[in-house]
Amino acid sequence: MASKPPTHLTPRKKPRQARATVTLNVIFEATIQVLLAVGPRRLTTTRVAERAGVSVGTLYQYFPHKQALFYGLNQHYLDGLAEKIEYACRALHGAPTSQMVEALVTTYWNAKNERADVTRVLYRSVVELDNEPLIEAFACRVDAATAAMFASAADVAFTDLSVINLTLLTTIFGTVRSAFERNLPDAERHAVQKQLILMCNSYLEQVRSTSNGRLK
Amino acid sequence: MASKPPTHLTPRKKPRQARATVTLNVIFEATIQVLLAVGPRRLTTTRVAERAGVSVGTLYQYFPHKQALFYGLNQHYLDGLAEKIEYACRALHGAPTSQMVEALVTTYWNAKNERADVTRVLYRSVVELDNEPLIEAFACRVDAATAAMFASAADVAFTDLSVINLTLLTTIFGTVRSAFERNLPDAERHAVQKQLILMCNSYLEQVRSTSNGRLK
Amino acid sequence: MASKPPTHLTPRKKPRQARATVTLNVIFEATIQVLLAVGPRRLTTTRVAERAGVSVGTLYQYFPHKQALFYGLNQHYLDGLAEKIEYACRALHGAPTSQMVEALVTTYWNAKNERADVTRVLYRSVVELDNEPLIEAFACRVDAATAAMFASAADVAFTDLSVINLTLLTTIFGTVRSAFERNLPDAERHAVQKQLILMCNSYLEQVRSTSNGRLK
Amino acid sequence: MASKPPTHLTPRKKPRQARATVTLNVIFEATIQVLLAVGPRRLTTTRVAERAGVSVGTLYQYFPHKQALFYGLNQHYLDGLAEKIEYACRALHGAPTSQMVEALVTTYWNAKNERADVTRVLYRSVVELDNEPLIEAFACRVDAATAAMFASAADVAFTDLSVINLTLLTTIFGTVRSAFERNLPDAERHAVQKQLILMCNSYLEQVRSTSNGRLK
DNA sequence: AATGAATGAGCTTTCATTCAT
DNA sequence: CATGAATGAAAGCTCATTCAT
Repeated sequence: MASKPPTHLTPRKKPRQARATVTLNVIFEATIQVLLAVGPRRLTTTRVAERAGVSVGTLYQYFPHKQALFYGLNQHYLDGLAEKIEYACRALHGAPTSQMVEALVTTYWNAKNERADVTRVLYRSVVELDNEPLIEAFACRVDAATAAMFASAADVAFTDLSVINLTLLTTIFGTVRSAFERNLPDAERHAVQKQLILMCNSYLEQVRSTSNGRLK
Repeated sequence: MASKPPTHLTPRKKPRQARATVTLNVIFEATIQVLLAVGPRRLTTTRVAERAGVSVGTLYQYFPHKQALFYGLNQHYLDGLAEKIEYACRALHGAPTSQMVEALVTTYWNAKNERADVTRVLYRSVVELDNEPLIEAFACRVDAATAAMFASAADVAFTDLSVINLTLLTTIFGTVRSAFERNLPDAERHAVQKQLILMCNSYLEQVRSTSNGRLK
Repeated sequence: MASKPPTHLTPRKKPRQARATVTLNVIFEATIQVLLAVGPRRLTTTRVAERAGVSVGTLYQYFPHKQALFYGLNQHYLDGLAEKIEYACRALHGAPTSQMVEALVTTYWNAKNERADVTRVLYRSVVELDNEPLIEAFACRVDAATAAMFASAADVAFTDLSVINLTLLTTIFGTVRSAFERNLPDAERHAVQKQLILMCNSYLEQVRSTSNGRLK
Repeated sequence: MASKPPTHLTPRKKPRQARATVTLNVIFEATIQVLLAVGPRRLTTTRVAERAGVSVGTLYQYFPHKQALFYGLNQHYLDGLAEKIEYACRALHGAPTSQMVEALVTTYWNAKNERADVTRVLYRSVVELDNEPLIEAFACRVDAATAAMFASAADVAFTDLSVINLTLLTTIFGTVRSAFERNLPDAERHAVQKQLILMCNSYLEQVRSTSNGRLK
């Protein structure tokens, strides 16, 4: 299963005109609605087009194949998510690490929680495409943002920032996903969210008290 | 112990005879091979049957649908995994928590790592079916095992074991999944594994030093 | 007038455009040809589509199932037949009963005889579907037409028209069917046709001479 | 659709032993039950065997293919029916024609009515096989019986017995079939039955009063 | 003989994609 | 450019029939 070259998976035309952008968003929203309504297996391009109020032909004007549609949707979604994280990171520049961790977890968790059903449905639609490059790009972007943030921490200077950063991100992303996929009840989801912050903080505390970080 | 899936998702006949069990395993293995070779989207029942060296008809004698095949495969896989974890938990009975955490993470990680490609492919095959009940059953089983283990810890008595247990499991399962799905290079994967243990332990340390647990 | 079949057994799209109507007729004709060529058991949607010179996909655009195809064909056929009968009935309005009977039998018999092989094949295609509602609708339509005709008879006023009408129709339809299904040689078929007219007429004569009808 | 040579359609072994005959009847009954339960389209040999309490293998010992099963069933059924008619005909030897007609219609109608659902189901199962030879054989047998009966009539000597006989049989068989297939309510079915007798009798009366028959 | 698991040709149906209008 | 009817490859699934046990 070789990945198709990403060029094939990008919208055919740059949304230079407002009209195109609107249509694009309508299609994305329709895709999500169909995903929610009938699941990824029974999603058909015709159904999406219908829901979007355009013809299949038009859909194919924007996306050369079904995969491109999924790819575009994920990209759209991940771009928005990455932006939120970057924004949060910039806002926390120079803050103490504990605030950073809390903000990071909260931002990510809230973004996912905003439309929890969409989150779940997107997690599952992933199979339909080879989205590793997408995930990787997202990861890199976030990685850079959080690394920069942690490097600016007021209270600690990390000796091995990259490992710590990777660990935190892997843990946070993974935990959130697990919590959503298991469809934990609200109360438990909240509890886990709080504990996750606690856990990350105690981890950083521990790291600081050993050779991997030192007080500034 | 075992999950209670909708009857139509269970193998049609109980493998009473050795022959049937063998065939079942052959089919499972073939499914994984096809999954690895062509991905979930292009997996067809015919292809699986071919690879397994049986006829489609036979495949359908064991699984009434394609979905049942996926369901069965996941069940098979999760049953094996749960068993390993239960075994590890029993072995750690009465040990100090730090050993428990280390054993838990290592067991889980190794189980996944043994056949990393299979792990990845199964994570992705999920789209094809509604496996929430399966996941739930697995989670319950593991939850019970680890809760019992932590309750027996030599060094700490937890006041709010259930939340702590849930947090640990969600974190560990999620982190491992993230690490595998992102296909991290071996070195980084190892590093994260080590850090995860560290993180969990510092979390428990922290918990113990506050109101949620006390030294025995 | 038209039967009210379960929606799922009706052509998917109303033939609004001439093109669609043409295609529909082509498909019906192809179905009959296939029925004649290989029989109902070996009729496949693919074969019908091939014979019709369209793709299977197109066939399924007009008929959501194989059953709907049979249903549609029967409806088409029965509609045509009913029309002919209604026409004949109107033409005989006010005539003497003996002419009515003769016209009714002849019309029906000729309609069936026009394409005797098609008649036979349609009688047999019935197994494939639950066409009782279709038959019922046809029967009602014809019943109304003949009842109106007989009520207008110049020579007799029937006291119990509904029973007599039902008897005549049941007899005529049944006899014709029997004659076709047994594939009687032409000479015998003709003889039976003539005798059937005789029989119906002597029946009406008898009815008139007893309490069920009186001379006008 | 050429008919298979009848030899292929006859039970493989003559039921010389009581056991075999019993099994045969069990299979026939099971076939009818399945026909009633799921219809001809979803009748499978496996289902019939299951219902009959034997294995498919055994079923195939008695009938070399599915068609042979249907063929056998119809033969069995028609044999019984023919016997009843023959018996009635012999009993009416030398009686007046009006009694003959009444007995003939009543016997046939009652035989069909005894298990009306079975009658209906058999009428419809016909499509599954090329049973013209069967029907023909049945027709000949009955034809002979009724012809002999009518020839012995106390009151009339027919000049053209064969046409009259054919007409009567075609009419009676056809009318009964029509009445059953349209699933007429009991009251109407009865009424038609009575009228049919009346009709046949007035037909014979008419025939006698013209050149085709003369008073003895 | 009886059994019933195994077979695989063949069926119905779907749906991504095209292209004449 | 938009449309949506037409396409047909390919999928899931069935079931008559065989044959080793």
